[in-house]
Amino acid sequence: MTDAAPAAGTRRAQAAAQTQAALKEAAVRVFDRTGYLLAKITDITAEAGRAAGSFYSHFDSKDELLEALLADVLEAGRRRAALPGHDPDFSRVAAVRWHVAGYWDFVSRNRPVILALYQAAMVSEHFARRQRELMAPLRAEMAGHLEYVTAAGGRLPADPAAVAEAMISLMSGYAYTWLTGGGAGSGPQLTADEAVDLVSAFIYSGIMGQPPGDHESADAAG
Amino acid sequence: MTDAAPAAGTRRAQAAAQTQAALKEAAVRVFDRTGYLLAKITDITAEAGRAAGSFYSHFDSKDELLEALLADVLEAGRRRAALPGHDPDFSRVAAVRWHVAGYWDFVSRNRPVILALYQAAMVSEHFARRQRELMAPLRAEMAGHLEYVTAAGGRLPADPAAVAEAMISLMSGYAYTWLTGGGAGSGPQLTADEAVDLVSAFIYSGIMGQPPGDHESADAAG
DNA sequence: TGTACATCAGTGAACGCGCGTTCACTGATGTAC
DNA sequence: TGTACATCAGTGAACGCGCGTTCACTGATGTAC
Repeated sequence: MTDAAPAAGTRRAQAAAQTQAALKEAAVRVFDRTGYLLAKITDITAEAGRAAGSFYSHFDSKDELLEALLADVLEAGRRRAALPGHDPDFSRVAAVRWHVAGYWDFVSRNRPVILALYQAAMVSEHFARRQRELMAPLRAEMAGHLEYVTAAGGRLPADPAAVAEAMISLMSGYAYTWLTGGGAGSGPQLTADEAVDLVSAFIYSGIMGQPPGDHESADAAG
Repeated sequence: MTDAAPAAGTRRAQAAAQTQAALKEAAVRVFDRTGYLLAKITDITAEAGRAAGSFYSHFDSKDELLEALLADVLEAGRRRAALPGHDPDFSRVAAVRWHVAGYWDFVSRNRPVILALYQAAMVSEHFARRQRELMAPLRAEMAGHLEYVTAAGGRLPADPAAVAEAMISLMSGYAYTWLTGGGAGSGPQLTADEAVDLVSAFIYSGIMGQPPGDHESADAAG
């Protein structure tokens, strides 16, 4: 590579990489504590134990930093998602639950960045788009899996695209409530597993018109 | 009333009230256009056709203004809610739909203030609490109505409080997506009625384990 | 291996922009007599 | 009804705080010979 920068691997380059990593990690901690919108550049540099000016050797702005964190998070997410062949048959609860659990795992694991993105999206059209792009693959995948539902005799409450969007909104909406803990005045905090169960049950019943594990024996109510 | 202010009803008092109303209305328009967090005080006074300093004769801060708008919105909401004796039997789709529709009507009617509150809640613990307080009565009411579900033989996917919170999160999450239009890259925009139908179907199936209008004839899937 | 010079990561004080907030002022409205 | 004074809603220029951003500087690291 004919790189303009000094040969990568030099102590200088190492030091720079280290500082950049320190700034990112500090930012995650500050975002987690203060929220993205209220976080000051100097909060981040202070948390990283660096001088204020140092920030601009690595990022053009707070937004660029968030962009970098997003890239990391997506990269990690892509690596995990590439693992197992999964069950696309949404007429089975387990298949639905697997997808919900995957999403839940992703947002739990990356809580501060996900919440930062929520905040940024409120204020910036760019990040609103980014947020949509983030969910687009999952939405498309789930919309596709809904074919199995109609094939199995289930009746969707609306067309697949709209249902997929509703499913995503449900997950996201509840995930946000769950991630932020709700504070006092909200219901009891569920565990991740319970939350995933609950969301899966809602979604599954919503799309199948059947409660989980009740494929044949249903006709209880009057 | 022994009021310290000049006798209410004087031209002065009228003028002041008029200006205050103009500022509120301008704020709603500005919030709708710019969002709450990015709205500047001078944006609001300019939109209202007043001088910047005028703002502080009526409100201590942007937050106080939002508080006032919230009070108006809640007052109007309370007047509407007081109207009809309603059906609390959540084992009936219509009863669920009635509640969802009421919520949908409320947020549609007060879109700019509701979205402003969403934004403010991201940044201020005070407004986060306010937002929860706003939903608390509905959550409690819905949690109560869930008794009819178990009484009718329906099986809730979790305890009533948790289910009620999930229902609220679902509604709020999807309402937010719907209110903000989603922009390009989201699914087709549904009408309010379609959205209410969709949400009601999800919720109803989720709590009853039965699709709407399918109380007896269910056992389709395999 | 050693010397002289260049480069660059990191520093932190200082700058300056944006915007909330103040305040002396104006003219109209209200009050006292 | 009329006059003199007080009050107050509204004005808009000016102030000042907070914070993002810059930049001259330092000392360590890299390079050339």
